[in-house]
Amino acid sequence: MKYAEVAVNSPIAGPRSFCYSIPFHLNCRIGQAVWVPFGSKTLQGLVIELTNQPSVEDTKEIIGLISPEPLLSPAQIELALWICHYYHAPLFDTVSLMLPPGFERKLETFLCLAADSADMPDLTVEQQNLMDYLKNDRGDVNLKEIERKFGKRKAQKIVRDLVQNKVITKYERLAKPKVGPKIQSFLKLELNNGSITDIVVRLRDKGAYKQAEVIEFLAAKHGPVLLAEIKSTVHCSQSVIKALVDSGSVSLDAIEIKRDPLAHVKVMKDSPPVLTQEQERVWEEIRNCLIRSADNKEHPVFLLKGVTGSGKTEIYLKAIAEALSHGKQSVCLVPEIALTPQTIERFMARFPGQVAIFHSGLSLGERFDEWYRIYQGEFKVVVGPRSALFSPVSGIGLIIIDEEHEWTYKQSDKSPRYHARDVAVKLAELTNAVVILGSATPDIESYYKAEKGQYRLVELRERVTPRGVSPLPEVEIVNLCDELRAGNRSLFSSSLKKAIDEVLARDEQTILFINRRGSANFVQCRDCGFVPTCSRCLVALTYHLAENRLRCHHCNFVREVPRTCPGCGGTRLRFIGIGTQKVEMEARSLFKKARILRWDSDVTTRRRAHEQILAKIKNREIDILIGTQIIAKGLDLPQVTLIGVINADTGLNLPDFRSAERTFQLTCQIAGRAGRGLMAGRVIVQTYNPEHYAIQAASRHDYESFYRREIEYRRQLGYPPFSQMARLTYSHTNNIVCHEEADRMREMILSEKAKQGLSDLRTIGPAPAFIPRVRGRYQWHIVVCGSKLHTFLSDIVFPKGWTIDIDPVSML
DNA sequence: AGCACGCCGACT
DNA sequence: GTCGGCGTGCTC
Repeated sequence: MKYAEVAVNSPIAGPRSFCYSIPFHLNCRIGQAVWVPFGSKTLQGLVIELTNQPSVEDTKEIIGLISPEPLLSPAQIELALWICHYYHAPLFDTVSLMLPPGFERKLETFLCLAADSADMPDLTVEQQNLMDYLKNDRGDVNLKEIERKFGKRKAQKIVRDLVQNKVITKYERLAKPKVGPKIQSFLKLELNNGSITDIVVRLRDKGAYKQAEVIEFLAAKHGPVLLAEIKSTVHCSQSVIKALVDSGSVSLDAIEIKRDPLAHVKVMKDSPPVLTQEQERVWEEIRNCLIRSADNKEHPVFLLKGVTGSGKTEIYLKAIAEALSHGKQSVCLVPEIALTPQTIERFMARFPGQVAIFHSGLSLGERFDEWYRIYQGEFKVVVGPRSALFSPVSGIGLIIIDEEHEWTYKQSDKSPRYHARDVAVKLAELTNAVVILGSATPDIESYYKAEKGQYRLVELRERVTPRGVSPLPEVEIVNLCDELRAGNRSLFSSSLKKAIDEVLARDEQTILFINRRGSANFVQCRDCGFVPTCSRCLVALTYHLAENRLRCHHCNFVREVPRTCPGCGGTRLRFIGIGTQKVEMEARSLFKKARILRWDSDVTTRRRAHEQILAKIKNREIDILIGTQIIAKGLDLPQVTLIGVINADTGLNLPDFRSAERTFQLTCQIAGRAGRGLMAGRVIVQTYNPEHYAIQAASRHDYESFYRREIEYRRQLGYPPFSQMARLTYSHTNNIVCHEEADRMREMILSEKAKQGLSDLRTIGPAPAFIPRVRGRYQWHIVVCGSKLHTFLSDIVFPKGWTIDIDPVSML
């Protein structure tokens, strides 16, 4: 007898697998999806191990296979186990990352009348109601429908009793799949039974006019025609088609159509640039490793540090090509926000027909098809956001993470709370792949690892523009405190205003950047200071100019702007804070003749809005572009000569030890965008903290000095990379219960620390989370710093309501 | 989550 | 005595 360890899709399964016996007739392999009995249910599971000895005394049998072939490779299963263990996530959640889109299917319970339901015992009124309902519907009824009609609890009881009395029976049926291959049917003429005219005449004689019409339609089209097209133009039913197919006059073929999200992208001609000396040197080093890794000799992690415009992407493309030449496939992770048509076209031009691209705009069907095309080996290169790491590439030889410092690589909102960069390094270790982490401003922890020799640092210092090698633009810091003292209360300092005027006079373009994080518009009473907040989430409501209403950016609660202050009854309620809309309004009044466009997430949710805006800028239909993060990342606007940062330091005072690092990264990124074209660029950064080391270093494009300062601060306070961090959050509807449970957990952790004799472990908090209440639930968190935290925490029991975030990127 | 088992109060 | 409330524990 053989046994299988199965990851079961049940919320109560947790990190463990369940042991099942394999019936002798099943050819069950590792990585296969199976149906298994679990409690009273039948659930989906994935085989993660085969054994000869069961791990528990009695086992149930696997019911059947879901997939004929394994869906996950052994390396993927090992990776899933690692993620599950390291990040304290349920095993099936981690396995599920790697399964095809739409894999999860549920069984629905149906009710029908029992075969011998004639001799019924006495029924209650409610039981009789349900019986009548079943009889009226004649067919089988979904249990969900009954529950909706009778109420969940009541329905369960009635049904249980009726089933026990053998009046009705219950059975399970697989719900319709959410997605599958797209099949289209085509009709084709078969002229074995004489000419078209003969057939048409014969059909008319029989009185089959609709059939004749279909034949004539097909004859006019010359070739196979979509079944749906015929049905809609000739207005005939399936029976007409069936009659024609049965008589042999036409044939019906079902063809699988691949949904291709890139079908509309026109592939440009690829013209790889000649590498500069510096690029050549870096490329040689990476290339040598790729050649050696092909013989499994070594597989290092490169940290490619290169300023914006230094040619990192070209190195990626060359590395992918090199991997391809050794028969190896590549995965390239890109922040979602940088997945612009520009990026996509560049990859497609270099590797036509070989690139799969994932992005948030794909439909479930498109994802499904992309997954299977990668699975079947049709694509050799996968480009996408963090989840692309789990696509079913076989023979992976190279993993690239562009902008590796981006926090979007950490999945914080749902389990598994994994960091794609760290998972990529683990995956590379399991598959002997080379990793390239690319960034202009590497994550402090990555750079520390490079310094310690764990990663190999390679650098591109020169910026290459159409003018040749060019220096980074000069950055001018404007002290907003001085402006206030001089009586200027506008969003625009006098130097920024002057600079914009000059640029407009020269008929050049300006970008204005707003860091919106933590600085959204809100309403405040000028008399008592009251700020309208969301009663469920306790965060300030954001004012939306366009709809003139207040909106909670956590639960989406909407309310009107109060006319009088609910706190003191006063009428002097004012709008505070800066948003793109406010900057836009002020810019319009200051620069009357300028053509101004606002670009933020509200605008870009529309499909293809990206391209339209880019085109407008390229065609010089815009003088001033106002935007948020979106314009800071990866977008190449060569003719822009001035960049103004309206508020560099809004993120500086957030309660998060990484706030300085983020401010530095963002400011550097924006500054790097200027002057990439033929004209030199200028950058103006407005701030209330002109002396802050993050702002100072960013203005000089000086990563080294920022790093020295930041790493020293981390060392002193024992923050990562000098310790590991975990954030434990407890959520409950009652704030006091929440606080008490958090206190109890802290005690628990400290006593466990004492028991294990650990000295380097410490706790911070508990404290209410930055957003103290979300959707009516209070949140308290404890931060734990130490080493090997994931191992330590696995000894602690976390009751329901706790979430564990290992290596959190944000405390907010 | 859902379904067993089991231990007490209201009723026949 | 018995039906049925929901507290506790388990699911290979």
